[in-house]
Amino acid sequence: MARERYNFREAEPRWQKAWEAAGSFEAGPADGRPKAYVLEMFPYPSGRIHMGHVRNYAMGDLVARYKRARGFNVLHPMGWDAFGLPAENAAMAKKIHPGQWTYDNIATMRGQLKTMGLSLDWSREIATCHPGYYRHQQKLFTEFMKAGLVDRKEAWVNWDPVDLTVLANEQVVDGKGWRSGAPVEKKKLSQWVFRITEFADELADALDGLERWPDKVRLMQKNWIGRSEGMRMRFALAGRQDELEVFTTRHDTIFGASFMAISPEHPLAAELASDDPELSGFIADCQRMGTSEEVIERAEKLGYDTGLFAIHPFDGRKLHVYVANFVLMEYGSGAIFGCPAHDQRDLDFARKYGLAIFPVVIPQDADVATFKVVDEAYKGDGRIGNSDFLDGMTVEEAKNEVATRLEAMGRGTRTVNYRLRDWGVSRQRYWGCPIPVIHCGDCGIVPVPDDQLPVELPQDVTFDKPGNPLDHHPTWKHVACPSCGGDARRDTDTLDTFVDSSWYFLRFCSPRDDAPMDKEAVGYWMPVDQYIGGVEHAVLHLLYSRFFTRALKRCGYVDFDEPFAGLFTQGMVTHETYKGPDGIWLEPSEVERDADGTVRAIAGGGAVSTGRSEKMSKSKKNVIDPERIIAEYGADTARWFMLSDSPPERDLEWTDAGVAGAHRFVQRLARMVGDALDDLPAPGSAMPGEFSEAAMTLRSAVHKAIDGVTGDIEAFHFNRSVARIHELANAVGGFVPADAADRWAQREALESLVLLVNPMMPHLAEEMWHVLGHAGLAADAPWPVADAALVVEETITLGVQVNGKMRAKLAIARDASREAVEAAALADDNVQRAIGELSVRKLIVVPNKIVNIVVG
RNA sequence: GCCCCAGUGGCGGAACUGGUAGACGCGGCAGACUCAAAAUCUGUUUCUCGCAAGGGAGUGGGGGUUCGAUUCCCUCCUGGGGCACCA
Repeated sequence: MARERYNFREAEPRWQKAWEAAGSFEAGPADGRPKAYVLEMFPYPSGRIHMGHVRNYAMGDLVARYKRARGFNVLHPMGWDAFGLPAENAAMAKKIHPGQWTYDNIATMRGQLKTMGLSLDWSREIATCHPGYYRHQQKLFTEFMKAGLVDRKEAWVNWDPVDLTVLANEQVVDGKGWRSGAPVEKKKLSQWVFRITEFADELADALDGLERWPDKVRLMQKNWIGRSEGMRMRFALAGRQDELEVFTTRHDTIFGASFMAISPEHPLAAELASDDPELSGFIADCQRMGTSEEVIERAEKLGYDTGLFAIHPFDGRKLHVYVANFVLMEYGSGAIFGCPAHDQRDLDFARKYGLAIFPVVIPQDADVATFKVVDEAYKGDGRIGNSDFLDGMTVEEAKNEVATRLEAMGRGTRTVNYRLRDWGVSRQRYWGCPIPVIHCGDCGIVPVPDDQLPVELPQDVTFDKPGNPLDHHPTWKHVACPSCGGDARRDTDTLDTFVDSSWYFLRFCSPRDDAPMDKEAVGYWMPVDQYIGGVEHAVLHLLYSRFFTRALKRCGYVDFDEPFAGLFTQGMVTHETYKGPDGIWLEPSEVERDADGTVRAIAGGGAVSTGRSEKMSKSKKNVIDPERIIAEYGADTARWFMLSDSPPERDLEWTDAGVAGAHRFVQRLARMVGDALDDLPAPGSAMPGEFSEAAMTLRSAVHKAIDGVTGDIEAFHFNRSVARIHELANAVGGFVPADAADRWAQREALESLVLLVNPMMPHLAEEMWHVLGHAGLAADAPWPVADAALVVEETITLGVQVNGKMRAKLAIARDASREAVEAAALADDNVQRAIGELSVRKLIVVPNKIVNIVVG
């Protein structure tokens, strides 16, 4: 009998209130259950939630609710990554305080998230811009200082000329600032760094143990850390007391050296430039050159002959020392020996300046006497030649020999070099965590003592001039030195916001504790069992958090190394893009599709060109507002669609048809339960002793679905879970009960369906659970268990191939004997026709899979 | 340039360690219900030859291993991502 349509507008808020009233999702203390810490990357409060958030939290909530149903004590918290530049930009544009802007946004977004019906423990909510959070971060900073993990470095930094702040290497994307997009300049500044390089080896090695991380992310981190084994060699300089140190991984090619090159930022270059105007002009030119891809691609190798000579350690040759634009100060020692025959850059340089090219690695099939390198450096393997005592050795043997000899001579050491740099954390910004340090003329650098924490941000700041408002503030920076009481000055820089997100997952374990974290709570909940977020954080946030955890371990706060045991990186939500006749981007709501598929603008009817589906972005106007979707279709529909169409790790294309389909399924499930209701036995009725064949078929479908969905959720194949639930719904929908036992099976099927759907569409599940006569919450119901006997089919369909071509399908008992299978296969008419006059050469039977008859 | 990943119907995608390619959804087509429409339900839907039974082709291209390849190997093409003057 027909029931009313399921009214999600009324039901969703009702169940949200029911969960809240029951405190269903507040994580309790350790009880007998195993724990599961499920976390999605916390959002930046930019203003409103977007579809990426919806996808992220739909997945996280699925995992959290599933784990709860499986009997885990679940921690599933939410917070706000609330410091950052957009708040200051808003302050400038709208004359509103960054704090005000941020807290307003948090209120809006919290409200939006609550309409999604997520199983979050809101009692643990934190915001990184709150002094109750950042005071602990300041404490940790001073602890890191004590532990020698913080350095103050005068260094060449990446300077964003638009945001007027320093950027970490990780924040320079293609030579441009990751936020402003402005070409990054080089600037020498004194700033605070975290000594992440001290952990480079460990951070790289431990990646192998992160088995539940995507290989891709592990590889990206590994490449980012960029370990390379080589040696540091010191060359004597003719006529000088000091030496020139270079880093190389190709010491086997030492006899191929024909010049030396140092970076324009090398101290020796600076020294020589002081009385050489031409050289200082050359250095200035180099620094003006950008670091973007295009510039580097086109840039010519340029050098300046300093007139100095380095002495070859083995044959005493004098090698010209150049200042060269392609040598990086930040890598190795900022100096190289040039071996043109075996390095393309060195070769380009040598050809430009007419320097000698000595091949010293000879390919297997080439002859030492005739092998020449002309346009292309030889980077392959071979035997060493033209190299005195190294002649005839392999590359590896030669490396060893050179290293051993140089070490004996005191001219070199074997070493490991990393691409990874220390993490510069000073930012010349207002809306961040103040660095708890005071500069005193007499005492030097003094950390702010614990009893003076937090160093709070002043409220009365102005944003009317460029640069750092904290520095402009009339009084804030002037303080008494905690050590001598004299006049001193606060550090006016704030911490990179990536520091805020490097430990928030620890704070969630004891969010209101007086200390940064409670060791017992952290010990119980950590590590995060399942972390979910976008790949864009593969190196930045995830690497910093791994470092931070190790640093905290050194300071005695935690006793583990890795914060995230399981990581899942979800794909983006994309949408088709539309461009109107005038070349202007149009919103999806501004276009319509004709019956024949052509797209035109609603206003004016002009032809619209459709672009490929891309990540939703305001600039391309291909954005769908989740709030509108939830209002129109409900949270369950939005969540179901997010999980349906694509594998979670891949991009998901948002389509109106897809959402409409998801919504139809919501209504169909509700209708199915309503229609069956009147004839069902009471909940918990005893299982009948016997079932009809139809009932057994249904029960088998039910238990296979339970088994399959469970496996798919565990493996993060949510789209397959969805497909299986559809299959089950089809089976239940097509079932017509004839007797009481059938109706028992029907209830079993409907209840299983509700419980399987519960982690994905929790409101609908609660509603149906209630309609089915249960007093408790579906959120508290245990996960259904598959009966193994019903999962396995008695009769299977076996394919029969003749010479690898499928010719017939046999219905046969599972685990039938080989003889029976062979006989049945050969008895088939189609098989006989395919064999024809030919004779059977071989008969392959793969039990329960396939039969292949080879004839000839 | 180096390193990864992906390529399957009209579309999104299934196919676990080599074993019945196309599950499930979207869209299409046909039908039922209806005065009609919407909604819903049923059937059908890789291409191709055939009335049918049945045959042929088919997982980006080419080659290989195998009784058997979407799956493994080589090679090329296309798309995406990461790194990049890293010595």
